[in-house]
Amino acid sequence: MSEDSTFAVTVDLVVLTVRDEELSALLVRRGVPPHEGCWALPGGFVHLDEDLVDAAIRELTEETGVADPAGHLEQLGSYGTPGRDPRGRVVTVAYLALLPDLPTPVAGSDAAQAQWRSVSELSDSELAFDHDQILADGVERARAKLEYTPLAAAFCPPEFTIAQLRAVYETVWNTRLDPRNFHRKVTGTPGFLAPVGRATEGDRGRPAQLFHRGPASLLYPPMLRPPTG
Amino acid sequence: MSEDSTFAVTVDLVVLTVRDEELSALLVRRGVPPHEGCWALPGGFVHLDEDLVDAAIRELTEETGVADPAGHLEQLGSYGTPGRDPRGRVVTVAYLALLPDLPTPVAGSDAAQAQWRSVSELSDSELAFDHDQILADGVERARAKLEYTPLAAAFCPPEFTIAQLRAVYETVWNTRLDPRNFHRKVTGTPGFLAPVGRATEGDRGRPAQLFHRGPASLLYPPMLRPPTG
DNA sequence: TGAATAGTGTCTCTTAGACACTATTTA
DNA sequence: TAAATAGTGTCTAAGAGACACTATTCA
Repeated sequence: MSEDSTFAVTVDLVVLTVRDEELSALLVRRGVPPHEGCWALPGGFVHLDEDLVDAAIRELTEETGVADPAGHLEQLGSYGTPGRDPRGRVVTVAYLALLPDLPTPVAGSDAAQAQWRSVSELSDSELAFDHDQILADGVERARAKLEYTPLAAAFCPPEFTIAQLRAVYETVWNTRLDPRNFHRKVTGTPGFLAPVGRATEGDRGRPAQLFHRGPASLLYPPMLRPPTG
Repeated sequence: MSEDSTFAVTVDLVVLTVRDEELSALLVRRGVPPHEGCWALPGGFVHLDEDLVDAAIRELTEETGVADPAGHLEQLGSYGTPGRDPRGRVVTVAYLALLPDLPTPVAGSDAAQAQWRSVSELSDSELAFDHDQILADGVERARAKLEYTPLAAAFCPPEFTIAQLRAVYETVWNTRLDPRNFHRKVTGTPGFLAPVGRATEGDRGRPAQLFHRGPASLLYPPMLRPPTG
């Protein structure tokens, strides 16, 4: 082996969900130094015989108590600037998870506390290490991916209505979309949605058809965000 | 430090250019085991006090002899499956570089040989380690990014014509684009191109206006690839 | 019945794509 | 002059956005 191998490798997770009209991230309060008492992204050291994505799944399960429901997990990027961790040279591989709003979300084992926090209400430099930057990158990735993939459905339960899907777009993009044009658009994009054949019951108003995720992995044509400004 | 820190961290580079109507990648022939004699992506170990992107820039300079001309460099992703390197647990952070076709490209120091290879003519499993996968991911990233960023210009010299830019799109996407519609499209997208004010000389046909990269970092509306199939 | 939400129809404006045409150079 | 390449104009079809209207439920 090379003499350069004095690195530690961790995974950190940007876990996003939509709840109460807010895009929210799962944060944990650190119980040990460094940054003891600070909020941070969930994560931990990669085991020596463990694949990176498996480490991310393990941490996700440990922190949320769920074994990957109908969500989405992808690699976000790596952060390894010298000095980002006072304990030594630590390279972290960040993962982005998109989950439906969970009934009983946070059931951590390691973390002293874990909590959903609204992304828009987090101030800069509130998180430990460089986790502000990682979170911001994850949020931007999620926003961009809603445009050209069907990943908005990853924020929804397995069966969802078009209004629920629209609420995801509106929350993540912090914008308003015309319900009627949105309906035409998503039902007209091949592979985006697969009809369940049933409708909601018991709500106010006309019942809505239920859908699950369609087979498409890319949207064509994409759902472009309204230009900002 | 944690007892998990028996990792080595490397950077590997997917260096792409457009030359002779082909999307080409810079490959080096390995001079030492493992995979001695095989073609591989340029790369090497990250120094202990060195930022990841600086390691990538250093390797790029060492292998190409150029200190980042007018190109583009971004992180592609990390690959760390146990067993991907027989020497031990090695996590590599891959970077994607897009460069103009260089006059005197390959002037490696480490590598026994270095060479531009057409991406389409590379067979599967021709590269060492998991570099086939990394290269494929880099090519797909480049193809996708031409749609919604002005990065096609990174494949061009500092001053270029619209026909050169179109040739980049056609080569990377392996498709044909209507020259007249392409011209209208790129000149009509704000921030994509900045006119130099001069024209080419000495070619056949009417001289073409020269442009350099505009200030935009995102194209709106995007340049969508024609749907395949 | 009215309020509320789901879903369709229609119009307009913008853009993509096809392609005729003009402009400016070299041979 | 012809050949070649650059660049514009125009038509058509498709999609986005605005918004009137119909449909189906609960209170």
